[in-house]
Amino acid sequence: MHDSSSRPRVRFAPSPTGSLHVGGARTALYNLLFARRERGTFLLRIEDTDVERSREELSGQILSAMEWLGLDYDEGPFYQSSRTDLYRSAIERLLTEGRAYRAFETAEELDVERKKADAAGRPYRYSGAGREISPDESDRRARAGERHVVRLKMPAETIVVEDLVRGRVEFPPEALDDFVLVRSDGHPLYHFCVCVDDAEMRITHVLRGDDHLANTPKHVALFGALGVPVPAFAHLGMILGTDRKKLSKRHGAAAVEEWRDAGILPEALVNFLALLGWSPGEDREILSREEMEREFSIARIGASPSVFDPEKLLWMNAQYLARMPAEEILARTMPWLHSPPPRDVGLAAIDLHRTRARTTIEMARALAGYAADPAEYDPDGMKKQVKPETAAQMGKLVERLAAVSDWTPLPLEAALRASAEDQGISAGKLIHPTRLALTGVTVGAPLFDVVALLGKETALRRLQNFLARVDRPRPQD
RNA sequence: GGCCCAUUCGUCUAACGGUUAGGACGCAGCCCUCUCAAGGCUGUAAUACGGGUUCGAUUCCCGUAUGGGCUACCA
Repeated sequence: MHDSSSRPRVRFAPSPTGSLHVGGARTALYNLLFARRERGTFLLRIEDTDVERSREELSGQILSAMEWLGLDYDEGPFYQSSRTDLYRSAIERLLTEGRAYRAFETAEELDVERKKADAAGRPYRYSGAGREISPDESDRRARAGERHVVRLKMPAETIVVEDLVRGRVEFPPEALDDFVLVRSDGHPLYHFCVCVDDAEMRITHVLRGDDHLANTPKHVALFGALGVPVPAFAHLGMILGTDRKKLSKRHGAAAVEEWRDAGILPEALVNFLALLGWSPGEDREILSREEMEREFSIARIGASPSVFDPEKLLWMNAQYLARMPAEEILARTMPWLHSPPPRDVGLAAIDLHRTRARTTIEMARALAGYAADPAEYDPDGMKKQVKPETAAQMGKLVERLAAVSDWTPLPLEAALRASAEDQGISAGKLIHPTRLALTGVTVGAPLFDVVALLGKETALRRLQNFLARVDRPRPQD
């Protein structure tokens, strides 16, 4: 067991095979929260031992996604690809201590064995032939250049994993094989590197996806062979798509970057992910990073998998937009604005639309309406709001508005209502067409706030353009 | 196939032997209202199934079912 007097050391260890999966992001987040809560250390390690699959630029994507989410680490990033000396000396030690052994079967031979076992309907296991080769002969054949892998000598006893989330899990020896540590081309394999690194980095707690639970007895055996303490484990339930299958690209947005590009705020995504498998225990849902760091505990992590619900993420994002300072929202909306409105207009518009936009993209669309006149009018709105008499009624309204000097919501509303009364029509008969004229659509922020914010010149221009468009019936004068 | 894990409203979850099984998203209705939102209120909807243990099981144990993971010279 780990030394309980020292601070915990945890790590996030993604393989750089693409973008950062939301499941990975959640794993990283839980590690980080645990480290902060326990005043420990969080490190990042890139598992790029798979030479065929890993790529430099792919780890860059993970790094930038983590930075965007605010998942900052205390140590790293460490790259396994640059730690090969460590693995080499570890394997030599295991070999000389008799904890591991060389096996000289070819991949093809093993494949035949596996197929035979499959056909006979019995589980495949490595024959263990390599265990019978004497160390002298093994060394001799290796020196002679004979191709071989290195396998771990698994203990012939039940391996117990004490999981902080799942409790005690036992793996009978029949289920465990002498798995390969080093390939015949000399490349160390994943399970081996993980344990060597976790040992060398003095990792005390391993929080990772549930898909690794079945691998854990291998790791426990390896830590034993390495002669180092076994870290504590906490396996997190998978994140699933709405079809209850492991979340993947197939489901739409499975990557952090895709949510960023969809106008989701990192704070909201972090909050949402934190609650996917963990709960503070109260009925609170909107939690700041500080609160999470203060209250996180492994004991409150659930064991079952969870479905990623985009609807709820959107709701949560809206909650953040409703609370965030306008300056902040403006800064985050800017990337989506081709021609932003003046800053003061933008800030005021944000307060008008913050409860009407669920993403920064939607917010950008709203702000764009203040920078450019509507390019078109909603056809359904035209049909519904524009009657034969509308143009004449609107014409009178425009005359009245043109006379308003204090261009603020209250006087504007008074002017419109007075015009409606003069004409003997309901205010709605003017309000709805006016909104359509100013914004192009029939829904949106309270009309008089919009009119005021647009400014007299812009508002009147848009109204005139609209009048020109609705085939104003010629007055008989 | 073998081994392992999981199972509370459609979804995220709370209840760590005793609750009218709570909250949130979604959905529906009402209120507010110039529209749309937001907000408020109300409603909708769950302990997979079968056995035990217990005075009492969502909770503990065993089966079954369903879903998932692992079973590579991938990670």
